[in-house]
Amino acid sequence: MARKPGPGHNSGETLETPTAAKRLRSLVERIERLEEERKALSSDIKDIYAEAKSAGFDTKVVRMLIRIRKMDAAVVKEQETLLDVYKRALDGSGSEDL
Amino acid sequence: MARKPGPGHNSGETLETPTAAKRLRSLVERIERLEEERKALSSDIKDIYAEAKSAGFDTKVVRMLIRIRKMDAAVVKEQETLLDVYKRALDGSGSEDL
Amino acid sequence: MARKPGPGHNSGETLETPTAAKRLRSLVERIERLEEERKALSSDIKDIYAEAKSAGFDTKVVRMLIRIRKMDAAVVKEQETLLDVYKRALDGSGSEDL
Amino acid sequence: MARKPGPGHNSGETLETPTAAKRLRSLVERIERLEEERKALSSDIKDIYAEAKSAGFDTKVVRMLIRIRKMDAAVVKEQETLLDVYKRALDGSGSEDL
DNA sequence: TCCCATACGGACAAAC
DNA sequence: GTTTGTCCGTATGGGA
Repeated sequence: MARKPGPGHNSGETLETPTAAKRLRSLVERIERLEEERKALSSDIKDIYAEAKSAGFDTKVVRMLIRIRKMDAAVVKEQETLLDVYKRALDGSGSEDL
Repeated sequence: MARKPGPGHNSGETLETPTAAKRLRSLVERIERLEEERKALSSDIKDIYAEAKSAGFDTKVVRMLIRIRKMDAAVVKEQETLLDVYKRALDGSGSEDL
Repeated sequence: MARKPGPGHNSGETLETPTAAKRLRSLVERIERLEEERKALSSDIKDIYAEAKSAGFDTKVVRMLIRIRKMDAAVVKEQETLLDVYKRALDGSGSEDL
Repeated sequence: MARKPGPGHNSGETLETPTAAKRLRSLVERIERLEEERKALSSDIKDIYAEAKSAGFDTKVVRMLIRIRKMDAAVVKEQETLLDVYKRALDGSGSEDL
């Protein structure tokens, strides 16, 4: 068997293959594109905080509100998951081991 | 004199005013919406890294490539700015007007 | 078993132990000492900028020069690291030992 | 009168003069040197925090301690300044308006 | 002199 | 758990 260039590399192609380079380039560009969009969103968020500030709101408080809401949402989700577990347990209680 | 809610707060409205609460709610929701979108983008980026990995690329290397490209772009941009400064200085040395 | 002050804290000693207090004090003082030195350096840098200014140089340009040089160095360093990674990959492709 | 290259520039020398370039180079290198030292100090500080952490101290608390000590020092200094003001006022109370 | 922009360090969160 | 990246607040310097 021919030596492979590294562990798990490139599905059997050598790294220097033109198609690999092309593929890599494509991946990099897609990532860069998404990062740009993400950055733009961050900028938008920043703008809204600025807007909130000019409206007289304390941005620190606003951030805290959002953080709390996020935690609340997580709690609710946890509870729902727990409910699901219970429901599955009850549904399966006749035929399942658990 | 009526108690003010804080320095420069809310354009003269008390913080507890219904319209203020409504405004705040709107701001919070807009921010949360954007944060969700941003999170989705992060997830997409993560997916691409996973894709790159299964294509045999070392994600560490990919990250490094992207970082270098970013830094390069920044350097070029800075240099252009510097050139602009020089050009302005030269232009200004011939005519006092600017 | 005696109550422990916290997870992994202080190698089994209680936080209130004299030796712990002494150790803490030593750490704090070392940090404060280094911070002072750092502050002094910042002050020196500031002085040089002032000197540059009185020598007729535009400090903004000087700062930009330094920034560009820093970024350039960083790029070079990153690229060298990347080359190292490639070299290792190539070396590794001939011999499994490393 | 000969045109000067800019406002207050370079003590009458044109910016492109070899000695000016040399001077600039020297300034930049001195600054870079100091910045390196400063960076090294920051690194040392970081190391100490790591050391504190392995000794079981909460770095967050350590930072807070240092911050408080700094504030205390500032307060003491303020008080001393205030005392000076009082002392001066008393000394001058026979001949000064205030 | 005051305001604005930039740079630094610290805190926090995410990725590995 | 360690390290890296992002974000926020603050300190510093330049310009009006």
